[in-house]
Amino acid sequence: MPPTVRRIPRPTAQRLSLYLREIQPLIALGQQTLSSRALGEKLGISSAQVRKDLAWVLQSKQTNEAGRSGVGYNCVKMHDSIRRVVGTNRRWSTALVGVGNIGRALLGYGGFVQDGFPITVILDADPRMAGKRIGGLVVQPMSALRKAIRTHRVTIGILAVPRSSAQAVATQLCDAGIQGILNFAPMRITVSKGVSVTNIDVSIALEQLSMDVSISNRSRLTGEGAV
Amino acid sequence: MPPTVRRIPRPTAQRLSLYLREIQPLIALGQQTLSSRALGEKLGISSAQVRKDLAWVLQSKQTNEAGRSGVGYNCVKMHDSIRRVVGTNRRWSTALVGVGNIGRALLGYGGFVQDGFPITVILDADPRMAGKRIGGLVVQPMSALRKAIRTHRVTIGILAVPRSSAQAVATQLCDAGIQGILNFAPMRITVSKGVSVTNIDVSIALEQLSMDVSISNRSRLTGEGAV
DNA sequence: GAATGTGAAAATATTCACAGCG
DNA sequence: CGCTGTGAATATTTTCACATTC
Repeated sequence: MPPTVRRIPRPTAQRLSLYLREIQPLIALGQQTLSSRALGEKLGISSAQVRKDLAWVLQSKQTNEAGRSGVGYNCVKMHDSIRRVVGTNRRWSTALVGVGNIGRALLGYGGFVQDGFPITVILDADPRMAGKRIGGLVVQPMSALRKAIRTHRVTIGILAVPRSSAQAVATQLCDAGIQGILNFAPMRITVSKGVSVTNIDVSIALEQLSMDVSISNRSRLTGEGAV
Repeated sequence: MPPTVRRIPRPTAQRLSLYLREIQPLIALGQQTLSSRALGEKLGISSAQVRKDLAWVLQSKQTNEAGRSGVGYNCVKMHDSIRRVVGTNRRWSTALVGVGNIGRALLGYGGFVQDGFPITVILDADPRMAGKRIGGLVVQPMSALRKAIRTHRVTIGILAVPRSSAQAVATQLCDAGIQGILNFAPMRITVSKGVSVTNIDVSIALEQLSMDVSISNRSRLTGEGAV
């Protein structure tokens, strides 16, 4: 066994999604190639960084020579390779739990299906919601959770319930064999071993923003040139 | 001038918000002190890391000795100190642009006011929405943007509009003198120099999650013990 | 000339480990 | 003792710089 197979660095993984966002419209426009410099400039990232990142996704398939010296990267090949690593080359069935405002906003945004994350099951704790049809799907009662997840081969749960029930639902999802949870509840949830969690927390995002603004204000005062 | 005043590291800044989340309920429970170890364990972070992070927020005010050897940190003092750095000790007036599903979800969640980010202005491009009262505030037309932001001393704009109008609205916000934008549109927006942007993009979050799940699956196969 | 791919160097971030306090 | 605060040691990430390819 070679020393260790070095996993993809977290910062790289985060940038890969950004790269996809930039490449997609270029492909739609018919652009053939894109240089690391050009891609980096759009995102405020150095060209060397972009090349290092891409090395992670291109090295896997050695025949895939998306990058050519003096030319740049083939947009389509690069896009495909990144998608393979990100996982959006295949479909991840998702189950939406909670059809409040957040849930409805997610259903209203059709982009997920296109991005590889179709919502195939909708559940809600409110008995009055059960049976209602929203966006082509019938809302299931919570009692149907386990079976629905199994039969639809759902791998990702989208947790859009109030804070008070978030942990209980998360546990149910884990017990039903989910592999990942996208958590909109403004709290840390505890999950079974092997289950991944990504949080979307508006308050935390606002706090991050307020720190950035404070720093930006401070350096404006002291005259330091912030990027 | 001392070498350079070293800004707070990005990873530290991100963790500070998490610390606040953990400390808050403990204070409500009346807990007096908390050790770096205990705090770290809740979040899967080493105690040394927690102490280093807290050094950043406690050093500023030298009289504030929240941490005591053999005892731990005083919850209330620690909480206050972190809030001062994060910026939630003061109020950041925000303007919500777009009262679609996302906008309504944000209005429905009252937590922001408590967290220091009260929504004081609501705007929408749809003329039929203008004048309507939602959550105690009257929806303003876009033509009122500049004036409303100035008179209400709004520092942060919350962009909850469709992708197609996101850039235009972002530009308007910048022109009106906003300092930060929380962007819900699934695209990169370009802003004036000095304006900070934080993105909340569900597709990107899902992609991140799918990578985590893929990696988790892979190491389950190879038997590597992932955290 | 233009751009990739990549070792080596520099910068950042995390962990170790321990002196010193309460 | 238990726990903080912090230098020193590691580990990770980013940038540099350049040989190499088209």
